[in-house]
Amino acid sequence: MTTGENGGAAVPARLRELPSRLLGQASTHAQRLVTEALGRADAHKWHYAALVALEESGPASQAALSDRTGIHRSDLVAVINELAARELVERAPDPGDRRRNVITLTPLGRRRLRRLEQLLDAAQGELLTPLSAAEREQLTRLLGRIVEHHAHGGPAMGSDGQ
Amino acid sequence: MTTGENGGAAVPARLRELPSRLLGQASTHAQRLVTEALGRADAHKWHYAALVALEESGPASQAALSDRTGIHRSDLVAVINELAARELVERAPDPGDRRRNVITLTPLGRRRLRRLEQLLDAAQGELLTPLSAAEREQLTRLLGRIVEHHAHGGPAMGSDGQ
DNA sequence: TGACTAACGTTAGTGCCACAAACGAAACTA
DNA sequence: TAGTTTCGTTTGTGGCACTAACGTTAGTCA
Repeated sequence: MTTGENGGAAVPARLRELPSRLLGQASTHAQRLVTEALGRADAHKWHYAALVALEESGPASQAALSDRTGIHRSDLVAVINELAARELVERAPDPGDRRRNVITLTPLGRRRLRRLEQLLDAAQGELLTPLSAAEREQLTRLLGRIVEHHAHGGPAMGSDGQ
Repeated sequence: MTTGENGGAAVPARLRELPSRLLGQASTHAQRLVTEALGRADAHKWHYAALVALEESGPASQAALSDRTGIHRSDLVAVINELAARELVERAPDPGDRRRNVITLTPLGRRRLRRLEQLLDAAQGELLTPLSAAEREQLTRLLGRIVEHHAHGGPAMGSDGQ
């Protein structure tokens, strides 16, 4: 074997069953899977979030996009830069409020979004392989309740990945 | 309100229900809670993992500890340093194999572990507040299956937190 | 016995991510 | 008009998972 002196891993049950630890490990695997999947298409998790928000709610300022995606203002700048460089999005000054930029989804961006959705769905499938459809939905609901509960107030609405 | 121009957050459902994203956000909250809780006692998530492994399986080499805790070899060095500085653990060369160090839990370390367990339990409780006992157990089982499934083979066994 | 291979602990460094701080410009507000 | 707030932006920080490399020590086996 590669490491220790005994047989299997022998991770203590107190560690194995610790919810926060399980969340961390599952999240690590999840982020790796989606990063790899989207990376093959030269995309990033945040790209998908921004494109989805734009398709869902139409053109928006960067501040509004930050709200809808959870991407931090200071990180969103680079994301829009990259999307604009790929012509998936257009950044134009807002004539009605010259502090703002209006970000608009291009037709190319919409087609791109379709592709990213496929890649992302595949990654979710791979992530949730060991779970049945009912279990997947249950997991999603349980996680959703936790996230929603802690989202109110805390400094973190997290620009977490996909 | 603090940001955008419309009412609530209005996060698209496609983002809100994405399992990998939910995992990431839940994990972020979880890590923050346990880091804060343990931080109040001048401790770190990894400290707990190492102490638990030592109590569970007795004295061990750093390599064995790395296996049992999931903490990377290169990070474990600093963890043992800190635990040894607090006299919660003793690091001694292994007479039978001079490449190895034998890490031993001290009585003080064992008492410390009791305290950290309390803090950690409280943090888990806070994290899982919106869930019933049955739901907590279900979440743990579902996450455990995912983690176990992806743990076999991948480069990541993750030195994830608690 | 000696050469090779592998495991050990350790150091240093990488890339990603969530986030804070501060700034000029523009817009509201009193 | 003065003061405050929002906007986009730049810069920096701390934590985490992980890789690479190195000297030391142990096994392997020609």
